[in-house]
Amino acid sequence: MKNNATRDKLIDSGAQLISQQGYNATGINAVLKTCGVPKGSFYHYFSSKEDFGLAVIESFAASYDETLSALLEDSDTPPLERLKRYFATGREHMHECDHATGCLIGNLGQELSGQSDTFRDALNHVFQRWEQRFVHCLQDAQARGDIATHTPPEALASFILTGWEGAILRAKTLKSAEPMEQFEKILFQHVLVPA
Amino acid sequence: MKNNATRDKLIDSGAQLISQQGYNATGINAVLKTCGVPKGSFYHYFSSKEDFGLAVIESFAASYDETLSALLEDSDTPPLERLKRYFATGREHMHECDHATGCLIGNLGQELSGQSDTFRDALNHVFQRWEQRFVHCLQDAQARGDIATHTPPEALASFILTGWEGAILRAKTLKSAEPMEQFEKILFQHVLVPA
DNA sequence: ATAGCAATAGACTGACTGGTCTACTTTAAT
DNA sequence: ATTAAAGTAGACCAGTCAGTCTATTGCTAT
Repeated sequence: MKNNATRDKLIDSGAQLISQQGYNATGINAVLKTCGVPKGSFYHYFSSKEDFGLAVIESFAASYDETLSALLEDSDTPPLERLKRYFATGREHMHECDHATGCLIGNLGQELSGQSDTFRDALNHVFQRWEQRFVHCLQDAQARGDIATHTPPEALASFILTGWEGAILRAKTLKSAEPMEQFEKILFQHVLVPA
Repeated sequence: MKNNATRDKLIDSGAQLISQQGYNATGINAVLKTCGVPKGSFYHYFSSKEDFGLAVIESFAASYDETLSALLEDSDTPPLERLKRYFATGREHMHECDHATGCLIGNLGQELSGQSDTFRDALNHVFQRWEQRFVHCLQDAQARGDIATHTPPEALASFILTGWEGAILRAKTLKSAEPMEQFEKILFQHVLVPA
């Protein structure tokens, strides 16, 4: 059995704690305590803390990908409007977590990229998948003539993801979503404009 | 005696290890070992690991501020050219550390903002100081008519710092400076343009 | 009914954590 | 020369870390 309730509980608690405190600062015992699962079960489902961490990333990425798909590939909405909704959702999340959590993938990317190539690869793939979603949305926008075509959508997608992650980081240290608003404003004012 | 060679050795080793592995993953014993200082000395100069961490941040910020000032306030060079040199220096650093270290302040901001308000405040101030340097440089550019004046320099500065930090993060997970180049390119193509 | 495996349960281990403690050495002031 | 303080030195502490081990329970197929 792979899809067990216990396994899911571990992953959920892990995602929550790791989001709040980071990977290194989150002990296995703390995860166990918050979801009331004994250690035996943990090492039944996961071979190591790293294995567990990767599972948390996978699970988060899968569930987030659905959200992203629903937001960015909703063909009933103009592409730039979809992007704005995506940003709005991100800002909402930021408020909900009191500007403390931010983006799990971004956090781990910062914390673990220099520490473990396995983690770096996993996180990089998640980023690339997200970027791809942006690319499609931007292609739609270019096809409709909503934005200029002289910059390739891949470049724009990289720029947007990059800037957004940076804005989230800055919002955390500032404890305010203002940098996220600032980023969005200038992005739509200067970058995502018609030819 | 505040300015002791031993204290400096501790801070230097600490900055190096924390840059590579992060704060939580860097043990005091590891710092001690890399610079050959006994534990007694450590707790003679610093009251705790947190106190030490704050000293590392302070020391880094002070030395980096000099670099930043030299690059961004060099009135012999056109302001946009100064910015380009700043970005080039950042990319160089990224290559030197094999895309593993990135920006110490950004790293710690991500790792510790949700964990400790003391750290968050310290890091936030460093960011704000940097942002101020950008503001001055952008004001020069606006005064010369190199860029449009309809967006306040504070907003542009926030956008640039934010985007640059995000690009560094992305460069770490990608193990390539490409996102940094991408960011710079689009920034100068779309945002930092004359009226 | 029972054999066999999946899963639960938590005591336990050695290594390591940040931090304390006492002893010793050096330096500077008198 | 004497004394006090600054600094060096590292053994040591309680607590925590990731991970192991054995014992037991629950389920399922025969």
